[in-house]
Amino acid sequence: MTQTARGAQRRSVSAQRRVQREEQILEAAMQLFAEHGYSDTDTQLLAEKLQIGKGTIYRYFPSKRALFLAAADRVMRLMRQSIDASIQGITDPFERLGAAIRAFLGFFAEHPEYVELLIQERAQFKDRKKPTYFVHRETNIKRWQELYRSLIEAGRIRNMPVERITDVLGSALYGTMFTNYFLGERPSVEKQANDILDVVFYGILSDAERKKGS
Amino acid sequence: MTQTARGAQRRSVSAQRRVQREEQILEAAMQLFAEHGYSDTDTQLLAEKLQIGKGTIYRYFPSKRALFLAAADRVMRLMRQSIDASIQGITDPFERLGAAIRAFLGFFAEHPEYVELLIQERAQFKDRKKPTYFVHRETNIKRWQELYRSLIEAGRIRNMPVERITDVLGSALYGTMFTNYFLGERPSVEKQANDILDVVFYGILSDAERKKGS
Amino acid sequence: MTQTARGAQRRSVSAQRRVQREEQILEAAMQLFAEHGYSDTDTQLLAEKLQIGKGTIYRYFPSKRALFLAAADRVMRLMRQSIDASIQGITDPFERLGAAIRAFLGFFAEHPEYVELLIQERAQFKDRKKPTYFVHRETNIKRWQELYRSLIEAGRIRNMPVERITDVLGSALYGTMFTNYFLGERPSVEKQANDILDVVFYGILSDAERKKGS
Amino acid sequence: MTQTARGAQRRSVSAQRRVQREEQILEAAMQLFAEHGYSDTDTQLLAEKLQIGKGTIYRYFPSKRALFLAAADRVMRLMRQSIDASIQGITDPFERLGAAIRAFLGFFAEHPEYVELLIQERAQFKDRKKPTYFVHRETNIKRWQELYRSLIEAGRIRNMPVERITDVLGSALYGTMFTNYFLGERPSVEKQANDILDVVFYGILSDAERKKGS
DNA sequence: CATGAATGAGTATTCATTCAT
DNA sequence: TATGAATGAATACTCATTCAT
Repeated sequence: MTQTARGAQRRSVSAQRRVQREEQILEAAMQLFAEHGYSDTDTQLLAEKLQIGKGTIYRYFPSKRALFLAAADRVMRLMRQSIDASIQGITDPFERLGAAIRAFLGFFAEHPEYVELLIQERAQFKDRKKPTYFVHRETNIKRWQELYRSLIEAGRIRNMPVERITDVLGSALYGTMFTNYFLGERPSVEKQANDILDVVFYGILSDAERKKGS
Repeated sequence: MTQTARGAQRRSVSAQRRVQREEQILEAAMQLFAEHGYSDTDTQLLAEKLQIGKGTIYRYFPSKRALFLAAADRVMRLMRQSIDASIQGITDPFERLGAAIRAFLGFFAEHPEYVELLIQERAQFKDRKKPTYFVHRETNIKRWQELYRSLIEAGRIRNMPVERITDVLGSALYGTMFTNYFLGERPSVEKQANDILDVVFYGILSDAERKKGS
Repeated sequence: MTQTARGAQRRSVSAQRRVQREEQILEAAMQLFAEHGYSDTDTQLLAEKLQIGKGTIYRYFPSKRALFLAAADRVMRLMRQSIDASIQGITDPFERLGAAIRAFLGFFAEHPEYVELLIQERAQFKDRKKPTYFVHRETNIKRWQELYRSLIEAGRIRNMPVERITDVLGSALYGTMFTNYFLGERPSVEKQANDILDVVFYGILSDAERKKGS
Repeated sequence: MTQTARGAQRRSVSAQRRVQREEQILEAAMQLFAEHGYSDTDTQLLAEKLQIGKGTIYRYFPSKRALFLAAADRVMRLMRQSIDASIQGITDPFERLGAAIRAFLGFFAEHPEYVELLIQERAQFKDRKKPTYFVHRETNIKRWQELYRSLIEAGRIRNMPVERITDVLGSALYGTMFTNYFLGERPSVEKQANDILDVVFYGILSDAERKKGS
């Protein structure tokens, strides 16, 4: 091994350690931010929880604010990964949709503290251009709209602007996530997903009423 | 007029003045809380805006916290009034539903700062048992569920648990309210209401697909 | 007394109180700054010495820095007053000069802490355009130069640029002030003033040597 | 060469390297201390400037304080060397004096940062018994007083206590050094030295006025 | 010998709340 | 009843120093 290679490896090892340490800090920070809220979480507490010095935190994140925003970004990264993994290998479009909805609701049901973090982000950093959630939302929404478009062409979804679908369904999911968090004890993810799919797929009108409308 | 009556009247007059003053303070407080967030709104600023002494605020509300919560409650009170007024005199159930949805979306579209207040409430007072919004939600939801039940009996809505309808529709509205606030520029209330009603009434599946499912 | 007059008086009374309080704080601050140095003086200590709350200090001075600079300015204001008072009513130019020199040295001999403050100012606020001392120096120096000019015209001082006199004499005084402070125990002000005047008036050369030079 | 001799030599070589390194560190430290002030100079910055690790500095100086004081001592050592060199080989007493004055003023004119260091020393280390400057001053002053004494005996300087001369002249130089530093743009060293010598040698009084005084 | 990651003591400033006037 | 001057608890962040590698 050459000098350079050794140097590169050494650097890479320390860079790896750094990333690990960052993740550890973010994980702990997220829990505390979710538990006590942004303002009431103090760096001292976080340092104690991590069993490290306060100064060390500042070696990895330049400010409490930056730490919080990194934690919020991490939540969205994890959500994205979770949903992507859930639809991996599924080919039927409706099944993909169902899987994604279950993954979304399941992700936040398993980690209520992530919801809290999204709320804190909005409340504390009103100035930040756009909440993390919506930055990620935009990226994903395009893919779903393409899916809906092809389903309309295939005659499986009735002809309508695809934005209508993503808007209504997206809002229902977003709203459900918050409602679940705020109300605590709630129906299973499975049931909630089925309820949403039932209404959104079939509508609530009776056959008789549907005919009147058309 | 007896002494007692005069005393009562005097008291009543001053009580009326007190309520007026409380409203003035709440209105101003709400604007500031929405604009700067709870922590960054300081009593000094509020006193200046109201052109009164800081101490005077404390004569009406025992603490900053109490003031904020009263402001949040006021928002819900106003929302309730706005929706109630919108469905006043409408008899057709579907029209009532449409009016209520438009009133809900319209209320928060006209007052984005109210949305901010609901967010701040959640973020800052995690300990408060249940967010104001959901306290009010429960009261209202019963009435709508009765409406849906009678529509099912009348064969205008297909047979399904009414909770499914209120959950999905409620979430869609709640989610839309937040999404609208976070994304700023959005479609008109009219269009959004129509989109939601279209999807929730008719579903998105094509007739051919519906048959497969049944 | 009219309403307006009473109002004005009330305002004037509170303004007077404010000035008094400012002076009290400056006096105490100056002592602490001189005793411990700028960095090692903490606001807590000052508050305790004054028997007031820390916050109160900040009602009068926006920052520790501002407080310090105000204290330094106060020193120069007091010095100026002291010198002005000392030459009051003296008409003979040489006597005025002697009085001023004695007042200058005496002022700092009686208040060694003032010297410390000037040093701290320079050390801590290198960015401030010009030390307080030199701001005041400029104002005064003109007056003395005029005095020297008239003495040259009157044939009492030999013909030479007046700047030479103010530069050398000013430096000697400035240097003496510092030397006195740094060395502690020193000759009396009277003796020091006489020594400076003797050298500056008559020079150190013997008559014989003077003739060679001329 | 014996084992011991080789050992001694080896030690001597490494001791030499050590001294070199110490000088490098002092030189860099001095610049930073002068530029940013004592408190605002942090060891990290110094390490970067020197391209060495922070820990290494601590191998040469036990603390930031010790490092600073060593830097201040170094300034005085350099000043002494500079003045000694300037009078080397000059035999005429008055010329020696002139050369020393020019060397003193020139030294600090060329290195304004040295003045800053002397100020910082006083401001930050009030407890240190006596400022470096005055420690050195004492050593030198004796030699000059002997010179003046012999000049008085030789009838070239009028009869007066030699302390008077060193006090006034010393203060004038010390004061000039500070004034130059604080005011920035100043007359040339040559001119300033001449001004001081003119006043101190000949006094400012006219011949007529001198006769009155005697 | 050299390094730089880790540490935690130390501190200016803010702001909700009180209470004398 | 209204005021606003006074209070002091609370807290993010820095940086000299250490020590494992």
